[in-house]
Amino acid sequence: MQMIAEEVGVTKAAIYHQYNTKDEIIRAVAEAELDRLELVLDEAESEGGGSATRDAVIAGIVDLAVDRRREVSPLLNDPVIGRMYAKDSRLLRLLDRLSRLLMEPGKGRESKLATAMLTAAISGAVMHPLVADQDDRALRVQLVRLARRFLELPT
Amino acid sequence: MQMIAEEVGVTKAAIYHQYNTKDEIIRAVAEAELDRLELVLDEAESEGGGSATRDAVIAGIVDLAVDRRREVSPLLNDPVIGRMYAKDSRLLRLLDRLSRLLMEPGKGRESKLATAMLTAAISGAVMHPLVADQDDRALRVQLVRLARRFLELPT
DNA sequence: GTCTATAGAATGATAGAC
DNA sequence: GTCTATCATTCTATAGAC
Repeated sequence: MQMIAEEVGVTKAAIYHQYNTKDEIIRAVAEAELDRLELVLDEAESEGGGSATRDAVIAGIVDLAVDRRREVSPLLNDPVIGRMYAKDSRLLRLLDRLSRLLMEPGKGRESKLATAMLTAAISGAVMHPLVADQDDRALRVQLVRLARRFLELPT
Repeated sequence: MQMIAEEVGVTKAAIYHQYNTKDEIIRAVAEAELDRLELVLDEAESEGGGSATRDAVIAGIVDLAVDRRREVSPLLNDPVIGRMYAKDSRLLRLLDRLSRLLMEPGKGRESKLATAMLTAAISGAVMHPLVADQDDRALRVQLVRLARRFLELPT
């Protein structure tokens, strides 16, 4: 709370005028990120299905991850947030939708793990020590290429 | 510290008799995990190179991740630990070695990102909400399969 | 809507007895 | 090697003035 207040340039009490608890702030941040993910899925779906939709999903989540390069990992991997959202129905629904847009229909149990691996790969790679020296643009291009390879799509 | 003490079944003061600071404990835990990773790389290298070595690396890091299913993510993604180890020479050396054992020699800049994605994919997938319902054994088998697919290796 | 001041609990860490 | 007791600091959160 102290760090947030200093970042905003006010005191903690001012922050507590806008949000009742610390958890409420965490939730608001997380929901805003889920909004962005939902927007990516919406726009991809409006491509009309097939390979255009899948391409849009891949490009969209790579953009999202690179854009939030410094923030994804804490957000996705913080144990407190993790417990808060482990069974969150909105998150699970979005991930399920993501999985269906990315994967061939029919192979159910394998596609869930593949989606988990791909999203973990993208979100984890962007702030990986091995990649710290690469700029955003190069990272985006390479991530899309390797993501497509993982999904066995033509490049 | 309170949680550690309770887990161990002693008071905080007893813990502070074994370790001087909280950071020292974090380092000890992290180093123990790096020891395990180093052991995997050592054993893989003793396979004599080539595909046997690469197979051993893949199996080894998958085993490690599944075995530490509940702990990997906090360990790899905690911002405090991250800052502590972002430029740690031992970690970077181990990751570099891992990268060389996994990837075809020759394509340098791409192989680093691929290693980053693969390690992130494995460590992130094991505690991904989409995978929470899978047991350790099934998860191991599938992870090895998809990891090999990502590396474009025969199954 | 922001501040000062403060309550009440928890934190990392230490002193000293057994 | 573990305990009780404690210190100084920080934490989340609230009360009340402006």
